[in-house]
Amino acid sequence: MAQKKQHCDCLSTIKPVRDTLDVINGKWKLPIIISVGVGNDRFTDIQESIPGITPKVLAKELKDLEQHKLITRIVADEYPVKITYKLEPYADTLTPIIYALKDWGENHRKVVTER
Amino acid sequence: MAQKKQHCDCLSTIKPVRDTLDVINGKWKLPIIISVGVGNDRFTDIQESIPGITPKVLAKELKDLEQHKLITRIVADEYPVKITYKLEPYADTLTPIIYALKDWGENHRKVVTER
DNA sequence: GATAGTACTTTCCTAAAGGAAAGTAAGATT
DNA sequence: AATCTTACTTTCCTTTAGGAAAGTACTATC
Repeated sequence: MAQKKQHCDCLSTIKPVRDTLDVINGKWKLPIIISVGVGNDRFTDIQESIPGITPKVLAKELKDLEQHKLITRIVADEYPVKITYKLEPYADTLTPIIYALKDWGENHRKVVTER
Repeated sequence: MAQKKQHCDCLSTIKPVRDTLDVINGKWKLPIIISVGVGNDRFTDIQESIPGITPKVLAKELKDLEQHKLITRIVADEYPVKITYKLEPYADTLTPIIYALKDWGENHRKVVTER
């Protein structure tokens, strides 16, 4: 019988990780969720709280996040019409991810400056 | 005094999160770390363990991960020359992130199929 | 009537990511 | 001598992400 070394299976981890990445992928989605979560609910406030984001990108990402049921766009029927963004409760399930990324980033900065 | 509503500050969270994303961004880096972490140490094994990855992309991502000191490329001075990839101990610090992403992805799959 | 603020959209462009297919260099095997 | 295996590289191409700048529609305020 020919010796045939096989690769180790890791699909049970890779698949769900990829599913998550498909949702929160990119440079801006998590920063937007963080900003809205902390209380920024107006377009301009969100924009100003995230350095470097342009209105075009923000508008596009907000639409993506709406489609994934992570954020709601609320149009208040007042004068003047007021548009606010809120996190869906489902977005709170991202908290462990956000903290894991935050902690790692803080530590990584130390590691890199000491290298 | 004019009423000037200001956006809420969330840079202390956004900045480290972005630092982390700069390192592990993209579709392939975490899957590669997972695969190598589980024992796949040869190029071909890693490639076969990650569905859809092409050799070009794998080669490029492995170089990126080497630069970030997350993976080492080891050339064994044997005949035939054998090249293996190993996780650096530093890559273990990514474990909480990987589990957070895995857990969320598993739950999200349930949520989406029930919707 | 002019200016300012809010929440975007539009246009145009560049860079990076990703993929398909084939090629290659070196040694090993038949 | 021919084929196989390993670890890639090369070429070519498409898609996606991202950014700069200006514009717009509406309302409010001076």
